[in-house]
Amino acid sequence: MALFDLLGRSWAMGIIWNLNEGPHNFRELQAKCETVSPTTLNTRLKELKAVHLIDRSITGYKLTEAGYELFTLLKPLGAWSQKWARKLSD
Amino acid sequence: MALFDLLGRSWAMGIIWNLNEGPHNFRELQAKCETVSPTTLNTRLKELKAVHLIDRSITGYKLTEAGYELFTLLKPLGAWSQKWARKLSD
DNA sequence: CCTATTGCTACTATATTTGTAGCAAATACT
DNA sequence: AGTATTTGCTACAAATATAGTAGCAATAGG
Repeated sequence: MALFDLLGRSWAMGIIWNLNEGPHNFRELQAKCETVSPTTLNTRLKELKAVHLIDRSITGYKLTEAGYELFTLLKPLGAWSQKWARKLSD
Repeated sequence: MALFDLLGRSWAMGIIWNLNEGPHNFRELQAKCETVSPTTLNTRLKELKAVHLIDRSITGYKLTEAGYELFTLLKPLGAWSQKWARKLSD
């Protein structure tokens, strides 16, 4: 359940989700995660790096292989949430 | 991404995970989520109820059909996290 | 009745996140 | 080389979220 603890922090899943599109540098990520503060973004990036879900290359922050695996598990949640959002608006 | 915002709050995923085992009342849930405060637990339960992921019957809080669907999507994360935890301890 | 259990609320203390500003290093431009 | 721009981040205060403890009102059981 340590995973849920990690992902259950603000922007953790958002960062992984956005990095799937490809490497992004700090300010790009900040723009993608519209309301994230630089403080939190930096904290979260450190945490995700520490457990090797992301790393940093010359092109910016990007998912590791493990990070990408995790993304593929998160992806269905994104799809499901759209169906769910439609149901909610009844 | 509203889903990630909701699940990215403390104990949201933990509650869904635990409710999968069957209905639980307030104090049972509190015991399962060892370090959750009653304040947070109650807040989270209200939020999950508001979006119809859980509801409350005579037997206690339980997953709705949508809540159960979501659990089935979360389940692979639990399995994957064990593999991941082993890799980390190298 | 009396007692125990249950679902919370109240309250304070601590931790997390935001929002804004800006600095130091790297890069691009002239 | 010298200047301007971009980039990654840190500092700090204010706002928000969470924890931790206590206990109360309502229900259930004996």
